[in-house]
Amino acid sequence: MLSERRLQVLRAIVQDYVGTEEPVGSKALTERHNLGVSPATVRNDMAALEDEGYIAQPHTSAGRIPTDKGYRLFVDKLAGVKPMTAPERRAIQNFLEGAVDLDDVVARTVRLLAQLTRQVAVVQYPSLTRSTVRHVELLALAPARVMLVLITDTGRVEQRVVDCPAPFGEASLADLRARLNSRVANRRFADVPSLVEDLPEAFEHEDRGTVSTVLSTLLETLVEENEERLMIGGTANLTRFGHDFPLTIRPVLEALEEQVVLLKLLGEAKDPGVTVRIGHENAHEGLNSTSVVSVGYGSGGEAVAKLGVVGPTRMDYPGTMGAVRAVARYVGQILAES
Amino acid sequence: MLSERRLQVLRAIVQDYVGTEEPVGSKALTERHNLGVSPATVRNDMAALEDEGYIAQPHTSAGRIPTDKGYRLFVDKLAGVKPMTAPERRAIQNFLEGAVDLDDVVARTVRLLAQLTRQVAVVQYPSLTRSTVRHVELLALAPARVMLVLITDTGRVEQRVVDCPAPFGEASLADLRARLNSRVANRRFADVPSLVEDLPEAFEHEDRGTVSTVLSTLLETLVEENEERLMIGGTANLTRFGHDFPLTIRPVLEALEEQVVLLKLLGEAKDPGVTVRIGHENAHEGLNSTSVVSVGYGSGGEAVAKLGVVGPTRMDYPGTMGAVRAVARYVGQILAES
DNA sequence: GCTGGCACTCGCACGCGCAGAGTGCCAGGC
DNA sequence: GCCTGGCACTCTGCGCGTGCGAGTGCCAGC
Repeated sequence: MLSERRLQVLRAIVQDYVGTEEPVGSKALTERHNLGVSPATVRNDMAALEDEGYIAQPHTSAGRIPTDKGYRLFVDKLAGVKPMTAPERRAIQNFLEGAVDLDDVVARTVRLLAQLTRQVAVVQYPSLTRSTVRHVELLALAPARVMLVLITDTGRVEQRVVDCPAPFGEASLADLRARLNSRVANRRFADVPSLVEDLPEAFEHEDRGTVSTVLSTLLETLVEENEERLMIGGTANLTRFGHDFPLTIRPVLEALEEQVVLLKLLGEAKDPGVTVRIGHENAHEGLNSTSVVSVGYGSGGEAVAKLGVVGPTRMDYPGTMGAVRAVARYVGQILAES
Repeated sequence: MLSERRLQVLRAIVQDYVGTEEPVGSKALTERHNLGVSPATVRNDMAALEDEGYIAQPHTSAGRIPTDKGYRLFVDKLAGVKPMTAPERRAIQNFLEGAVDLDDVVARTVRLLAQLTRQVAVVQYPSLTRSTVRHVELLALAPARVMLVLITDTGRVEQRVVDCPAPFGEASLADLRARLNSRVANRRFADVPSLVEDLPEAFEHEDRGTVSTVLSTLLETLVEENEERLMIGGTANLTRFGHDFPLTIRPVLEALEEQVVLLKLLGEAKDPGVTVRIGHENAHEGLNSTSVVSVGYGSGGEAVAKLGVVGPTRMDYPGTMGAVRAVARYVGQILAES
């Protein structure tokens, strides 16, 4: 077990290293933080911290830098989340309130996160899974061709064209539309399947095939759209990454283009609060020298999607976590209002 | 006027420089291209080319590199467009044919372009301006709240919520829906305004305000959506840019995040064929060391949107132009089929 | 107008030495 | 027992000078 002072030393190392981007030595530490002990003592502590794997030195006779394990301890035990100041919060709110539609909300959120954290921001579109159905619309495109439009409470619209097994009259269509909406409007996606199960039975025999087809398309749409979209921004911030550019930045850019990778990345965060994955904790190898700070957000109390930022492991964790949390909170509010 | 041989020398310089990424000297030139003259002669030609501003030397006693003006001459006079080989064309076609919807077409196009050219690809979504209306749907969300859904022939869906000045009955809504669709279905966006102009007159006085409001929202949607969306990809290719990373890459990444800038960039290209903008020819200053190769594409004969790539001025112009042209052609085909 | 030759100019890579920062360890003190 | 000051040691980074080689410009000759 590490003594209180050694934890303080680790905290100081992380803070200084994040600030200066340079390995930090014992002397500098005692000067910048009044630890109340001499450099020599700090050196002993550092040696212990190094033995435990919390810090490392790039070369002999250089200062120490935190390891992934060191950052982990820092995040878990040594640092809180730095809350946004009141003016910052107001600015966030104002900026997000100007949004005109869902795309705009997401776009603004990305910009905001990127600016606040000066890192790469990733925002997932609100998921359909936990949302509710606002309205289902059916349009006859042709006698045996129906367009299905699904509108969700988060303002998302999905449409599908359905080829029917048999011609379907305008009256039947209106009937189906009415019945469908009375059953599923304002219900959760997850509940829809059981709610419409017996619907075909209410129709004439000749229409049942079509009704079933339409329903199964609807259910497909509900599920398929878990294949989420997302938006990223602030990639220019990658240029502040480090000195050893090409090698560091390239795999990150590649990873960012793989939507699948990103979705997995965000999806992995299961915590209700802000989740931090540091360096090698990220499964994707291109992101081994980055940390991901993510959190769920949602219109009600529940999370419907995730958002977060990707930055160097050497990042300001308290500040980043604060920004991410605040943005998520306000996006949730905006979504709830609209 | 430059002699034939001097043009050849310029061409050789461009080709070698693109290949090696290093300033090219007179001796190397005579060895790699059989120009039939001695290095000394080439030196004289190079001096002349430099006087004219086609090439420059980074430092005294280094080889020459082409200037923007040199590339311009090369593109205009000295190089053709290198056509794709048959297998390449087949691969393009196959890859694009797998797309399931519009988003997928655009996404695949971006990937393809990025891979083929090994540069950053930018693809604009097919514009609404030249598209036609497939269907307009109106849904009552509340007594005085209507959702307007616009479906286009390119498979795009746009929706808007309209707050009505007065409650609007279900019957009136159905009436409006029917009248609207009979007038605008399968018509071009550009024609819509004049087609619906007198629609309010067909309604009861109390409903006219609402009808007008709905119509003006529709018209807004048609216009506003010229504020196009676009997709970019292959940013990881920026890492192959040059040796002097941070400074080169950063403004480019920043420019790529400004959709407005990109749209302008693509929009500037008026030619029916492939357009090339080299270095400082780009209005946006962050792109002063890049070239943009773009072309319009469309489902019919007409261009409905643009696509292109952004890369270093030192790029393989003939190959890039060939790839861009080919991809545009096949995307057009795919859109026409669907 | 082309060519070979020649002197000249630089940039770059290499090697060297120095200064500075940082460490580990040890003996002494509270 | 823990902290401290001191000391010797080890590296890295930087500045400097040097030599090499590529490339040029110019000139005289064919």
